[in-house]
Amino acid sequence: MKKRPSTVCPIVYALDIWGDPWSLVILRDVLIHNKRHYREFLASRERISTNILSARLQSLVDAGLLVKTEGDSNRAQTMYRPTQKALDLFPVVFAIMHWGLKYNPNTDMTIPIMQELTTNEKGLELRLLQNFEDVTS
Amino acid sequence: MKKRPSTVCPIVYALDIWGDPWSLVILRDVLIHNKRHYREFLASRERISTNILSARLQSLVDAGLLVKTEGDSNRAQTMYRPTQKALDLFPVVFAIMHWGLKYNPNTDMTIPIMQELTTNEKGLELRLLQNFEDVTS
DNA sequence: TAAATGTACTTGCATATCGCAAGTACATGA
DNA sequence: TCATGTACTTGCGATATGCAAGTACATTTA
Repeated sequence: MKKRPSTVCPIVYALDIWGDPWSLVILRDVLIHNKRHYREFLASRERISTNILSARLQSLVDAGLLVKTEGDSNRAQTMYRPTQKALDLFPVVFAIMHWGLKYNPNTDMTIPIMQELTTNEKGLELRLLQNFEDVTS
Repeated sequence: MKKRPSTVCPIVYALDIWGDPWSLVILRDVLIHNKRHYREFLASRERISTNILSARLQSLVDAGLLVKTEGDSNRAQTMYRPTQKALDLFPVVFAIMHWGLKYNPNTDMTIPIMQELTTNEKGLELRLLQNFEDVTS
């Protein structure tokens, strides 16, 4: 992703941070599927490759959306957790999901989130936010 | 932008259509700044290059977000208008703008839209939609 | 009416980014 | 000790992008 210099437009600012094809997939996994570990992101259906995953995690940390905590003497404990700045993307992610739900005929409606999104979005958001009480409190 | 085959995830579906760094800039110009012509998109602050603009307009037409109408015997009349599928991105665009407003310290608050977004989002959306009554009616 | 200008593109080319496969360094488990 | 797992990095060919230039057609200006 190219870096546009400081922009005056909030949309371009956002795109410069997570407007590539992969960052939002990672953020979706963090926010909605409660993933924390490198191995979990790798396992997503979309099959992100390791070099890209590594680079995107790094850039999301640099942009202040994720915080990386490394376990002492065990790399398997490395975790990526969202900051408030990432949690504030919930409305964006939900809006995108609404749009995708309307127009993607292949959406898998058996994913529990999908039903709840249409029937009880606010409740869904509050429930998901409970995964991050350490951040929000 | 790579094409992932048909996805089951509404977010990935959306990203495959407008998840590149430029499509949303064009859609912003169509939806919010009421632009219709190639020359108007070219004039944006972000300085999209002609080959990219041409390719993105084409892919947005292919994805059913824009409709291209060519003037008879005058290319200067060529217009790109949003479909309902594009108008349904208003909530997405607004959500992104809210996030960008919160975190981009360089946002130009003198752009009239910015004030209105925070004080009267629904009114703003309705007013902007009046630009597209031919689509929505 | 000839020349200049504008518009919507396409083309070429250097560079950046990506997908994929493989390798690395360290830790745990059998 | 040997296999396995985890979080990466590296190499390389393929794709996408940025930039400059060119093209074809229409209108405007002199």
